[in-house]
Amino acid sequence: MLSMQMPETHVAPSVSISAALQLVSTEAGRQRHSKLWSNLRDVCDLLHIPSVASMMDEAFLFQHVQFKTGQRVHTLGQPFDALYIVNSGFLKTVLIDELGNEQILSFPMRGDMLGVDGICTKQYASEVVALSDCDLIVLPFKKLTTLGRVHIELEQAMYAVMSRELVREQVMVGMLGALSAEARVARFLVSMSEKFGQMGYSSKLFNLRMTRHEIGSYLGLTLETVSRTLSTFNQIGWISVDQRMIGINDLDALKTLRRLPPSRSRTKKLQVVLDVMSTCM
Amino acid sequence: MLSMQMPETHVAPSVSISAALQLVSTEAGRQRHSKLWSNLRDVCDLLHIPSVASMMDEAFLFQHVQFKTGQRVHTLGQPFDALYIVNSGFLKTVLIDELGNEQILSFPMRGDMLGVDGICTKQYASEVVALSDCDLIVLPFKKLTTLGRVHIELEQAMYAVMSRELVREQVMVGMLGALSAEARVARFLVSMSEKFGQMGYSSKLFNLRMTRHEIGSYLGLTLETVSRTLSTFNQIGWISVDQRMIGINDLDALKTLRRLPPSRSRTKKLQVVLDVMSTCM
DNA sequence: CGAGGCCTTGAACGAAATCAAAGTCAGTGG
DNA sequence: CCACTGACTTTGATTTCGTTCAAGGCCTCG
Repeated sequence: MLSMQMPETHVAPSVSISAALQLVSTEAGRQRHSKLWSNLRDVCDLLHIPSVASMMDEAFLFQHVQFKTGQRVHTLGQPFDALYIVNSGFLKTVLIDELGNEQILSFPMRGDMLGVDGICTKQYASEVVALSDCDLIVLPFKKLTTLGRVHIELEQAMYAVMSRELVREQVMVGMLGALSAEARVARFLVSMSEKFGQMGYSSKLFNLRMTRHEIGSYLGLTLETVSRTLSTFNQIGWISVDQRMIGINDLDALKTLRRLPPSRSRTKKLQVVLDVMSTCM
Repeated sequence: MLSMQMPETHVAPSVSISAALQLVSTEAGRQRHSKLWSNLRDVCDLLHIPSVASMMDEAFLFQHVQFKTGQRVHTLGQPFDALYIVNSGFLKTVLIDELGNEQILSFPMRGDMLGVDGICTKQYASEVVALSDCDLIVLPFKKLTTLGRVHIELEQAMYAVMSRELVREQVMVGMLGALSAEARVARFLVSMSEKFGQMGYSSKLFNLRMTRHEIGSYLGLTLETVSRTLSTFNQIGWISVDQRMIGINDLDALKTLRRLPPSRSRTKKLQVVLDVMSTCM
C-alpha cells in the first residue's frame, strides 16, 4: 500500500536538504527515491525556522516516506501518531462530513505541515491525498515533543507552526465569508503564485495540479464558476490559461481585486475593461 | 481603560472555580469583582483537561482581568505576550482586513481560549471585544511554556487546545464552503445550544448576546437573511424567537437540516411543512 | 479509434443580497 | 410621564450573482 522503506543504514546527519533532490536509484527494480532520513536541522530549514547550533549535532533522524499520486497519507478517523512535513510534491487535505460530502481545506506543498488536526482527539480529523508523487518527512509526535523539551527553539517552532496554521484557516474563513467568486479566484491565484515563488519555482508560470472541481471545493464555488472566472481573467489579460498551466500577467490587478464595490458598478467596470480591450484590437 | 487590579495578597490556591462566581465587593466604589487569581488546577478544569495531582501543590497563580461590555481584550497588531481563558462573559473575535472590513470569527465564552493566533508572528492577528462584562484569566505565554516543561500533561493540553481550535476553524470553513443559509443558521443555533448546555445553563432557552449583523458576519450572510431565517424557523415551530432570546423546540430538526436537496424540492418541502401547520390550526 | 475524465460555454433558474420602509426597544431628557 | 433619539430588527420588493442544467470540445490512454 505505501511505498515505505526502512533501511538499517542511516544516512549521515550532515546531509543537507539540497541533496534531497538528488535522486538515487536502488537495486530494487530501478525505483527512484530521494534520501530516506532527515535530521532536525533539515526539518527546521523546511519550516523556515532558524535552526540553532545545538541541533547540528543531534543524532535524532526523521524517516522519509513516499506516496504515489492518489495515495492517502492518512484517512479520517485513523489513529494519530505523527505529523508530516512535505519535502516535495503536491497534496490536498479533505474534510468529510457525516454524509460523505467532501470539502477541500488546503493544497499543501513543500514546507507545509500535515496532521495537526489529529492532536486533540488522537484521530486525524481530515484526509490527506497526494496530487502528485510526494516525499514526506514523518515526525512521530511523541519524539517531537520530547525533543522540544531539550531544544526550546523547536518547541517554540511547533507552537508557531500550529499558530500559523490557525491564522491560515482564519484568513480562509474571512475569504469564504466576505469575498465574491472573482475575488476568491484572484486571491487563490495570488497565493499559489507566492507559494511557487517561495519554493524557488517561477511565480509567473506554474502548473496547478488540481482539477477545477477541487479548486471550486476549496473556494466554496462550483467548477463552472471557477472555469468562467479564469476565462474572464484570461480575456482581460490578467492571466494566461492553458489547461492547468497558469501564466500571471498582472499580479497587481489580481491582488487589488477585493470585495467588489456593492454590485452593479462592478459589472460595468469589467465591461469597460472589456470594451477598452476590444477597441485596441 | 482596563479595570485591572493587582493586589499584593494572593488568593489561596485551593480556592475552587465554583467560588469564582461568588462576587465580592471591594471598598473602591462598590465595584463588584470575581476572584482575582486562579491556580493551575482551575485553569485545567476550565479547559476540560484532567488535572493531575502534581499540579495541586503548584504555587503558580494566574491573574484575572475584567473587561466591561465593548472593551477590547487585545487589538490587531498588538504585541503578543499572553493567552486568555474566558472565565465568564461573552465575547467576539474579529478579523479585520486591509480595508477595515470586519469578519467575525468566533463568539468565545466560558472555557474558550483566546490569543492563539498571536503566537506565530508575536502579534495578535485579530481583535477580541467583550459583548458583556467579562472575567478572563491571563496566561503569560512564557510562563505557560515553562510550566509545560514541568507538567507534561499541561504541555500536551496546550497542543490539544490549539489543535482543537484548528479543527473548529476547519469545520467553519466546511460550513461556509458548502452549506445553505438555512443550514448555517440551524447549525449556529445547535452549537450555541450545546455551548450553553456545557456551561450549565439551559440548552433550550438562552440569550444570544450578539446582533443579527454579528451573526451574519460570522455565518457569511447578511443580517436580513439571518433575521428571515430565524423567522422561518419560528413559523414552523422549530424555535421560538423573542428578540435575542431563543427557545429551542426541535433540536433534531435543526441538527438534521444539512445541505438542502439541490433546490426546488426544498422550497416545496418547507411549503408542505407550513401547509401542514396551517391545516392544524 | 473510442471511452472517459476534464474543461468550457450558454441559457435559465433560484438563493441570497440589496434596497427600502416600517416597527420595536432602551435610554435620555424635558 | 412621555416624547424623542438612535440602534437594532422585521418584512417586502427587486436585483443579481452564482448555481444548475445541458451540450459540445479537448485531451489521455487503452
